[in-house]
Amino acid sequence: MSADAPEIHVAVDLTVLTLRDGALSVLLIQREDEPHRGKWALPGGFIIPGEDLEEAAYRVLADEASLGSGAVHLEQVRTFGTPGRDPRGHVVSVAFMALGADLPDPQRGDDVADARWWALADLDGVGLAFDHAAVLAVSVDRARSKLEYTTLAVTFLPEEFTVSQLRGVYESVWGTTLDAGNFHRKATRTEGFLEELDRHAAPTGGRPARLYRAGGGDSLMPPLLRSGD
Amino acid sequence: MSADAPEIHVAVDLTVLTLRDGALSVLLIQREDEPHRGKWALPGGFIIPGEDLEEAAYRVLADEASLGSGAVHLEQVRTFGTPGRDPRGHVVSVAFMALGADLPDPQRGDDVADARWWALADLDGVGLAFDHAAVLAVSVDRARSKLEYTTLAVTFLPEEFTVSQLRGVYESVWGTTLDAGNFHRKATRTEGFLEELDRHAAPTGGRPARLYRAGGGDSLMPPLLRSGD
DNA sequence: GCAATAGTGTCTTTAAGACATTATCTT
DNA sequence: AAGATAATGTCTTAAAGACACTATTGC
Repeated sequence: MSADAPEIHVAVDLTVLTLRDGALSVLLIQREDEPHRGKWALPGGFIIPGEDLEEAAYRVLADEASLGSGAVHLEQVRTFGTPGRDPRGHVVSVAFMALGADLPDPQRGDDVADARWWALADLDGVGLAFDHAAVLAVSVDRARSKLEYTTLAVTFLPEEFTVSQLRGVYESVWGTTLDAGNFHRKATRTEGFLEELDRHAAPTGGRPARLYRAGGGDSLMPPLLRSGD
Repeated sequence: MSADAPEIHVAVDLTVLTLRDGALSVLLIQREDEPHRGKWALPGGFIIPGEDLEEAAYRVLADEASLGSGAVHLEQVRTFGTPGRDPRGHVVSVAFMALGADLPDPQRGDDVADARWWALADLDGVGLAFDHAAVLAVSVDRARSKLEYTTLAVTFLPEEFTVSQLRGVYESVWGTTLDAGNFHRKATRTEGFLEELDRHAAPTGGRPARLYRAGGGDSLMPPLLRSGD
């Protein structure tokens, strides 16, 4: 590799998703500096030489979202590298999605004017910085489709949860309603999805729901399909 | 972005897959230069400033595999960026998979001592350069799993093909055998998968098979699952 | 005719979806 | 008791898998 190496820079961008009041929501930061000063953007930053991609993602998560690594499930989505996507130069950005359970309101970090959760439904008129609208769309699509054939839904819940809460995750993320009885049967009988506990949640006006935690499995076989879509 | 920007370099690595004599096979090049001189490796190369990721992948495909862009289906798989994966420095590599129908034997390209197709089954004792064994494994896994829920299998076939040939793709890639009758029913009745033609293939010792070409669809709904796996 | 490959039909089993029913809590 | 939520059961329908059967070629 020569010294006059290409001036290409590598960054990570994070789509941090959680459920707030039953709405799928993403963490955005308001940019304090140019370019796109004042615009809302996904948290992100340049890679430091010697740093792994996941390491950089966790660093950004801590710096700009004040979230520790234990709080989220982190997964690479796709890499965006079209020239011109960043006016500062040729920036190749590795997009990650981070899913977490009821994450706290962010602290304001460096180079950040503001930071807050946005329900996806409220983002319609908001023009995001860079190509972050596309990055966000791809990441949300990925999350939605991975709910079908993996156990990823549990990452939106605390360690112990009820089947109703799990169903609520699917309903919120997919924007559908699911039959409670059929969902219960499917979720509890799919091997590796749920581990049954001996305790029940505090009742909320009805029969108390049994508590579960995530089973060992990663994949849902057969998948849990959204019907029409 | 400052002038003393991080010395990180961006590359693409390609897992080019095809079926040769019914065996899923990958195109490897033998390195002519250090590091890993003499070892077999995935075709790859550094991004040129101002170049898109897909553009770089097609350039590598043309330079090192003498394959035109029309010949393959190209798709991004994952980005590998662990420091130390390349002894020359911190190299972040975007892995692509390229699938094609019965691709020709490669011409020898620049910086390449040799280039040839390897059946995956023959690669057991072969130590690949860099982390290319992992890159290859992830890409092959991705291809195998995408056959289930997308129409990707047709990219391994010429424009016009028979249902038997399509079944052969699944059997070769998955290493299974499928019931011919059930597969025929499933393939022909899944909307968007196949477009029926009015012609038949030349008989090969039995009833001539009807020709099909790829339908418009991308996703297989419901998916075509490999049973046990 | 026979062998070979293509394609259809039938039966069984599995699982999804609709929806009724029972269980267990709060008020 | 009434109302609410949890969980199970029943019935119907759709689709997969096993496998028998028919169709069309070459020899």
